[in-house]
Amino acid sequence: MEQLIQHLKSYYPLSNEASKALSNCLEEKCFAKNDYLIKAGRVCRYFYFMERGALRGFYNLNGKEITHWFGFENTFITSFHSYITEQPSVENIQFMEGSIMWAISKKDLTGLFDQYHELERLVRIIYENYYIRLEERYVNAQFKTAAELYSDLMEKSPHILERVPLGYVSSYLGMTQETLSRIRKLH
Amino acid sequence: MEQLIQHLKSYYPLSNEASKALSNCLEEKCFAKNDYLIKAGRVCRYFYFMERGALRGFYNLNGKEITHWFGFENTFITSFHSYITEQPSVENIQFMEGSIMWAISKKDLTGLFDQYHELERLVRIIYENYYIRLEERYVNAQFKTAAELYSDLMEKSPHILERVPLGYVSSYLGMTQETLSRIRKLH
DNA sequence: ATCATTTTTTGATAAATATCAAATCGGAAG
DNA sequence: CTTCCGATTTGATATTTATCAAAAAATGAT
Repeated sequence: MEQLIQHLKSYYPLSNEASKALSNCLEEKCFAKNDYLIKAGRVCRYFYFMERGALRGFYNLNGKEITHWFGFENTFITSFHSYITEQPSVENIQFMEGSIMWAISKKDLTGLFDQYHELERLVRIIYENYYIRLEERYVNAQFKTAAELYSDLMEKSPHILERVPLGYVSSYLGMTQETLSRIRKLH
Repeated sequence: MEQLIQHLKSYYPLSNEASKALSNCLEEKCFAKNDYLIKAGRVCRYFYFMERGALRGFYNLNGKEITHWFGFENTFITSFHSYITEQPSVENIQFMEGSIMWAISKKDLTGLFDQYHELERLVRIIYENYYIRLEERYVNAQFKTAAELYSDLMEKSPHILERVPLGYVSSYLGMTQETLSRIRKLH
């Protein structure tokens, strides 16, 4: 929990009062490798912080699993589309390692927004940061070659290559496993 | 201006007081076709609402212009990365039609957040919506074929095809102009 | 309407990546 | 240590898309 609070403060200072109120709404949850945080078809009503572990988001397309993002420690996790729209999730979120998560319900979090303007500001700022990251990933994904995507990943997120099976990484980069394997051989 | 206020209210109800305070910070700006809203290398310190018109965001990659998004009426516009980080913009934003914009400075907008919690909430909700859209675009762009991307665009955003030169559309879809032309011929 | 310019299409070929099949590697369980 | 199973690599080929060049069509200015 302390880790989460510290992480939040890296975005925006937080009063003791607000962080205490937040703490009261947080629930710790532990998961084993291969457990699901969210399954497609179900509505996700929680916002999570990952204290430790690794997971992937994936969905099914023509019978294939498409892994489109990863989550690691010190990141916020949810099936965002489902969380916001309260529609069934199209994606699955599955743990790739045993993990420790902190959960808050949407109801509690929006309740806290009413009470503590600063918490809503914090989330607004977090959204800004996550939006920028997604935008950057988007531009990279669409306009770079397979080899460039791989070397960018090596440079910017080597932890992904160390902790994630190649089959998931290749999907994340939008190429087949064979292509990734061949690119990797050429350094 | 009324159009903007109505648009905001489609996201979250707005008190008269807050909307009046907001109105006082807004400035109307008109632009001609081919004008630039933002040029790469300059910091973007404004958040815009497009009342009428059309524009594109693009950047240079190996001497080529990559158009990666479009903006039309009733959307919010800024060079988001630059606006948030206050670093020079990597993208250019250029009008494709004569346009009417409403501008608010970052300074004024964050000042309004301090005074009116509800305005910060509104923006938080707008961010959520824009995040979801970007996520959807991302997943589509990465995992669909050129033909699928085109037919999706036909179905979901036909106005783009009607108002934007093919060269920009092809870039937006992540393919060459020739490929788009060939796909189009097959309906 | 006519000319000049830009946009779009068409054709031939090359490059990148996917697909399918099989071989190899590496770690876990007995 | 051996066996098994899933992960990764390798090979051969097919498909998709890019590239380069030129023709055709559309657009705007006179």
